[in-house]
Amino acid sequence: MPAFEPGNRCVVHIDADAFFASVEQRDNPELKGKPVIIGHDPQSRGVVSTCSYEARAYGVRSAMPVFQAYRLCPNGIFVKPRMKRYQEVSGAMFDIFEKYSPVIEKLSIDEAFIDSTGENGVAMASSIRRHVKQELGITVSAGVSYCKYLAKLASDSCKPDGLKRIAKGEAQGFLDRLPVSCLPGIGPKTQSRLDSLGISTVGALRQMPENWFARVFGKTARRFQNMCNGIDNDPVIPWREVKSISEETTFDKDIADTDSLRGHLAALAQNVAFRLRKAQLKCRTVGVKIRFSDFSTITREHTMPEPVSSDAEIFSQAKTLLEAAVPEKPVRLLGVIAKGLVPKNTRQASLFEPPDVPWDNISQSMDLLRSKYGRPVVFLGASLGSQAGGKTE
DNA sequence: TCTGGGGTCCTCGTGCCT
DNA sequence: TCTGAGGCACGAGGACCC
Repeated sequence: MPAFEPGNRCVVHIDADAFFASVEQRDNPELKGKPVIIGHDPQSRGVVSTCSYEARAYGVRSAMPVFQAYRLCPNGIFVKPRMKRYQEVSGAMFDIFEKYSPVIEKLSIDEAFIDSTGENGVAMASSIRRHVKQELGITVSAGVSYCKYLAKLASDSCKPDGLKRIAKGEAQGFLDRLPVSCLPGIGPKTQSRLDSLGISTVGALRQMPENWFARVFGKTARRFQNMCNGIDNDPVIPWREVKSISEETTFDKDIADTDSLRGHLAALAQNVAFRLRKAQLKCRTVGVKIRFSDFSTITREHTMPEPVSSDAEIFSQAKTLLEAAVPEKPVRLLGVIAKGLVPKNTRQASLFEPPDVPWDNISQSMDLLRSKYGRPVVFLGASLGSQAGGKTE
C-alpha cells in the first residue's frame, strides 16, 4: 500500500504529548526527566489536569484527585496550571499548522485535525512534528488516515512522540482488536453496559445486527455501526459556532450561607457576562448549576424573551434561579451558564421601550475599566468578598 | 481527605398551541 | 365545549470529551 494515494481523502491528527507538563518542563529545565503533575495543591480539592510521562510511570493519570496522585507519587512535583502560558504556546503551535493547510479543525488547546487531501499526509505530519519540536521544544504525536476518528485513533496508539498511518486496507484489522472504549462517544457507562452484554472489542461490536444497534444506541446507532466498520465521512470543519459560555467554581469548603452563595454567584455571573460581551454576544437563556455536599447536582435555567449580556441582568436571572432552587444542603460547587447565544446587536424592537439600553452603556464602561485595570476593578456590589477567584479563602 | 472546569450533544418529561 | 394527536420549545439531567 503506497503511503500517498493521490485524490483520496486524507486527514492528519496532531496531539501534543502531555501538553501542560511539557510546557512546564520546557520553561523550567530543572523539571526535565522528573514526575511533573499539573494540578492544585495536594492538600486541596482538585484533580490532576495532566502529568509528565515520568509521573504516569507511578500510575498518576489525568482527572485523578490530587491527594490520590500524591499518595501514588509523593516525590511528584505539583505545579499549578498556567493557562495563559499554555494558550500562548498553543497559539504558536496552531500558527505552525496554518503553514501546512488552510483547513484546520481545533479540537482543544493541544490537538487538531488538519485536512491534507491531495497532499502526502505522512510527509506533512512528519514535517509538522519536526517543525513544532524545533520551534517550540515540545513533542507532538501524529495520526494519518482517510477519516478523522481513525487519524485520532492512530495518533493515540503511537504516543508519545510517534507517527502512525492507518490505510484503508488496514483499518478493519486495526479496529477489530481495539477495546470498545477506544471509540469516541463510548465512555465508562456505555462501556460497562456493553461489558455486561459480553462485548469488549470493536470486532465483537461490529458483528451485532442493525436492529441491535438501534435498540442499544438509539439515534446514534448508525454512527457507531459505521465507526465499527471504518466509515466516517465527517469533514474537517475549520470553524464552529460557540453554543454556551459558563463558569463554575468548587469551594474549598462547602457553603451553607445564602449571602455568601449570592456573592459567589455575582462574581461568576459577572465573569460570564464579561466573556459574552468580549465575544460580541448576548444570551437568551441563563442557567445555574448547584452541586451539593453529597455530590448530587441540579441545574436550573430560564429563557428570556430578550437576549441580555449585562452583569446585572445575568446576575438577576441567576439569583432568581438560585433562590428558587432553595439549597437545603451545603453547596460544594456553583456555576453560571449562558446559552442560546446570539450576536450582540440582536434585540427585538419594542414599542414600549426607549431606544437606548442603559445596561449596554454601563457594561461598556465597566468593560473598558476592566480591560485597562483587570477584572476585579469594577464589580457588582453583591459580589463583594467573592472576587478572589471563586475559592473561599 | 473522593470526584475540576468548560464545553457539546442526546434523551426524556412537560406544557402549550393548533 | 371537550378531547386527543402531533409538533415544538423549554427545562432537567446524563454521558462524554479534553
